[in-house]
Amino acid sequence: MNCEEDLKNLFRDRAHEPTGFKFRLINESFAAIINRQLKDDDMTFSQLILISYVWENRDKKVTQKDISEALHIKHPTTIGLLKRLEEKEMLTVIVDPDNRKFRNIVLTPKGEKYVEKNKERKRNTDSTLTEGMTEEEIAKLRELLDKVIDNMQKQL
Amino acid sequence: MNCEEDLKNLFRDRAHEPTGFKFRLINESFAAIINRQLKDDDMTFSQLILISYVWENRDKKVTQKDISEALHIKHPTTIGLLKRLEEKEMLTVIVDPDNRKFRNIVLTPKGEKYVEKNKERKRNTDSTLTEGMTEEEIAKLRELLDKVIDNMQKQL
DNA sequence: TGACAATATGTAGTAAGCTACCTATGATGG
DNA sequence: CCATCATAGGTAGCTTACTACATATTGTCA
Repeated sequence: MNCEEDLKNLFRDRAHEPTGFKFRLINESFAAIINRQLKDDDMTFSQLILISYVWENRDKKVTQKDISEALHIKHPTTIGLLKRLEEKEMLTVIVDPDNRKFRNIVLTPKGEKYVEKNKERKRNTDSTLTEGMTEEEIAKLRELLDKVIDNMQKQL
Repeated sequence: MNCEEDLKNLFRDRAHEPTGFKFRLINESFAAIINRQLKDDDMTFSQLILISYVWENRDKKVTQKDISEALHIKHPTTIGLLKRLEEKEMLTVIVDPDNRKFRNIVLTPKGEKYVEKNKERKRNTDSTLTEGMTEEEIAKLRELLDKVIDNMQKQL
């Protein structure tokens, strides 16, 4: 098979690829890129998302349930992430003295510094997704993604 | 906090959500929807993708490496999927007699029937992603997704 | 007030992804 | 022809996601 044919196949496959497969590919690649960047810090994409959420809400009480809902993950997943982040001393899990049903999640100084240090990098990495697109295209993409998200939420 | 404020917050959050997070949300929701449908068959999204690929290429020899490359997964992941699919008797893994370095993946009659039975459903499920969009919007979305995929591949 | 309902969190086990390392087979060059 | 390299596949152990079930705490109402 020659080069020209390879190219033709590449484009043919792209056009017929299910949209769901494209999303899967983008998500996995993006996570892989971030995880590679975070590896030196012994951190992961999901862990960064979690501590960033806690940081954004550091003025309020944040429970495990809050995190699960905001990140759209189930609570056993949250518990696993918290366990590993607590081992790394990025945060502490504290039984709420007002209501012992709740656990309040609080960043350690180390965790706070980490989030602050990485805010800029996070933005930059996100923009690699839309590199080479016009502002208009980016806006259109985000609008269409929101429509897709609405469709998914209807099904769930 | 009243209802109006909740709504405002919903939209504010949507607008500020990183694009990478949107992709993650779509991918996870979509996989969850498919997995729920496939649960009665004791099958999963990833497993269906794999046997569909083998079915599409049933006229050629298909190795583990072929599958890993086509599905953009690493070979230990492929081995795990094959192991579970072989237990369910959807396919068999055969040492290539011409070159014992290779394993040829062949669907069983049960596996072939399963893929054929699910082709229609697969298409329908994929189209739930873009429900309520015009043909033009769908085309635009797929075009933009391909741009994102190109960006990801440059980074990897 | 004491049983029950509701809610938040915890545990066990599985799937699917990964990296790092190991083994088997075949290809190749001195 | 044999040592070495390249390639395909295998294993171990990790993370992140899930479901199903269990426990703990609080709220409620007869």
